[in-house]
This record gives sequence, structure tokens and C-alpha cells, in this order.
Amino acid sequence: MSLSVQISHHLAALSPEQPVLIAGPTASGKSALALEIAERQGGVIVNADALQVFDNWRVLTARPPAQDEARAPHALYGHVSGTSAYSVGHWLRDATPFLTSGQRPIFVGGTGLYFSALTEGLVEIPPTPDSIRAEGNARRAQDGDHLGLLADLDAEDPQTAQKVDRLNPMRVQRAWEVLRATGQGLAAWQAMTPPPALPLETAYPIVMDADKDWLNDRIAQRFQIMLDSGALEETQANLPNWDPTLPSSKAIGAPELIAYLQGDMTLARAKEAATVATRQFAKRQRTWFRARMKSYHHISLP
RNA sequence: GCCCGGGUAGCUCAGGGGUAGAGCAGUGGAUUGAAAAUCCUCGUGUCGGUGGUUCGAUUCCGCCCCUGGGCA
Repeated sequence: MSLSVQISHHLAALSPEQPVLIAGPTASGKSALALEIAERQGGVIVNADALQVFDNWRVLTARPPAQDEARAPHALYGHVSGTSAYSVGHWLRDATPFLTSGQRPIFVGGTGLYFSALTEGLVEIPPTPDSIRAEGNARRAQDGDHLGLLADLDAEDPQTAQKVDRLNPMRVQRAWEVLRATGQGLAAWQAMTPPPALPLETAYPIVMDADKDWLNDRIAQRFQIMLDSGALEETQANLPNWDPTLPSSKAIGAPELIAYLQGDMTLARAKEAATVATRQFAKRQRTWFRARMKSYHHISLP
């Protein structure tokens, strides 16, 4: 089935008031699909991508260009300062108002975790203070691993300790931080997860199934297009305040292009490294979608 | 032409008389507040070719081919 036939099929199946979810790997063309649906049936396009929320990497994170934004209402794109912390919780709070705004939301993005939070629920856990995050980081740096934090967890919060991925430093630290910050274990918090803001059954969920080789090709081409569209100028603008630990600095290609501008890497190598990282990212996205979005409607690409 | 190195997994390389191993790439997976993050799993390839020595050669010897450097 051709793409346009598949799209027409889905447009005919969904009602104009129904929230739409469009998940897909990077470079699969999901923004274009969202735009098409918005233009034909109306709706606000709501970003569900962890990096496109930041205001400092527009080209590199493949945010819709101004002319696309002019064709339909867009929300949650570049609305957060690149120096801020941001995570699923922030996103869910930013996104839920669009469920009752009167205009049908079209959520588009590649961050599987955001879709899960929206359609499966997420508990409100008080934010962990910077001081505790810093302490966790310091402990890990000092110990050389996360085993010390894990030992605390084993002693004080066995319930969480036995369900976390004990080999994963970030998961362990997160669990440790929640315990320290709230006095209650992560597992206990998660047991209080409320019903989802948007039950899957009430939405029209779509996932883009892109052929691997086809997508890898587009990924390579897209990075060149980004360079042609001003990615280096954007990197130059970010150079003075570059802080690799910021969430916005995790944009694929950012560390590579910064390294190039600092003279630590050739442009060819930066390009190669960024392309490889993007391919690996797309693979992880495929794994998530395959495993957790089985009941979504699938669009096959190309 | 001569001298000295190299030719081993897609790439970079380690190893060494009993048919071989790392990193990277790649694969499959996990994923409840850093998620474009983080973590787990998977390594058979005429060990350049061809003769020879040997019970046995990718490992030693001869010749050939390719390649880096040096001398002419």
C-alpha cells in the first residue's frame, strides 16, 4: 500500500475531535504526517520529543521550520530554555492541558517514554533537589561506580532495590535520589500511579514502521541537510555557554559539532560520528515501538 | 633493485606449532521523571597466495602478490 493510500485510510477512520498520537523513529517523516492531518482535519500539533522542547538546537533537533509552523498550530517546540532541566514529568504537565483545550491534539514525537506517560500514567513525585542530585553524582564519581548507592538502596529500600536494573547507574541513582528526597521508595511511589491522562482506547495511535535501510539512508542525508541549513552556525552560537552535562546538550550531533569547532575533530569525523549515533538511536526507538506499541496502527515506510 | 615493517572478523589491531581474540561498527533486548539518556545480550573469520618442514601450521622455512617506510 502506498503512503498516500495508507494516510487516506487513516484519515477516513478517525474523527476530527479524536486525539491523535504519531510515534516514529527519527527521520521517518512523522512531522509531515502530523501537518497533513492538521491541515485536512484541524488540530494542534503537540511535540512529544525530548530534545525538540529546547530553544537552543532548532536545526540539529530537526524541529519543524517556521514555514511549517505557519501552516498549523504547533505547541511545546522550543518552549524550554536550553539551560533548564526537563523531563517526562515536565512534559506531561505541559502536554495534558491540550487534552481539554477544545482543539484536537496531535501528539508527534520519537520519545517512547513520553507516550507511555501520557497513555499509561505517571505518578507525581516531588522533584529531587539539585543538592541531592549533586550528592549522588559525587558519590558515584568518588566510588568509581554506583554500587555504594545500590548498597544504600538494599539497606533502606529493598522493595525498590530488587526491581531496579542493578547494573544501570542512572536507574540506581534515580531510585536513590527519590528515597533521599522524599523519604519514600520509588517502588512505593510507582504503586500509586494514577490512571492515564489519555487512555489509549480514546485516541487514534499511529506508529511509523520505517524500513531500516531506507531510514539509515535518510539519516545520513539528513545530517548533510542540517549542515546546509545552518547547523554549524547554531553550534557556533551554543559554543560560548557549552555545558555537556545539560539535557539539551544531549542532542545527537551537538557534542560532535562542538568538538569540530573546538578543533578536536574533523568535520568528516563529526559527521560520521553523529550519523552513527543517530542510527543507534533509531534502533533503540524501533525496539521500544515494537515491544510497547503493538496495538497502534502501523504505517509502513517507504 | 636492495633493506626493514605489515598483510588476522565490516574497520583498527592483539596473539601465537594443536584450526584465534579485543575495541569500534552491527544485531536482538530492557526501558515508570537525565530517555536523542542509560543498561544488558550476541564474535567462524579460506589468520594474503602457494609450496615445504611437522603427527599437526594461521603460527617455522622458501617463493610469489599487495602495502608502509628507508636506501639507491
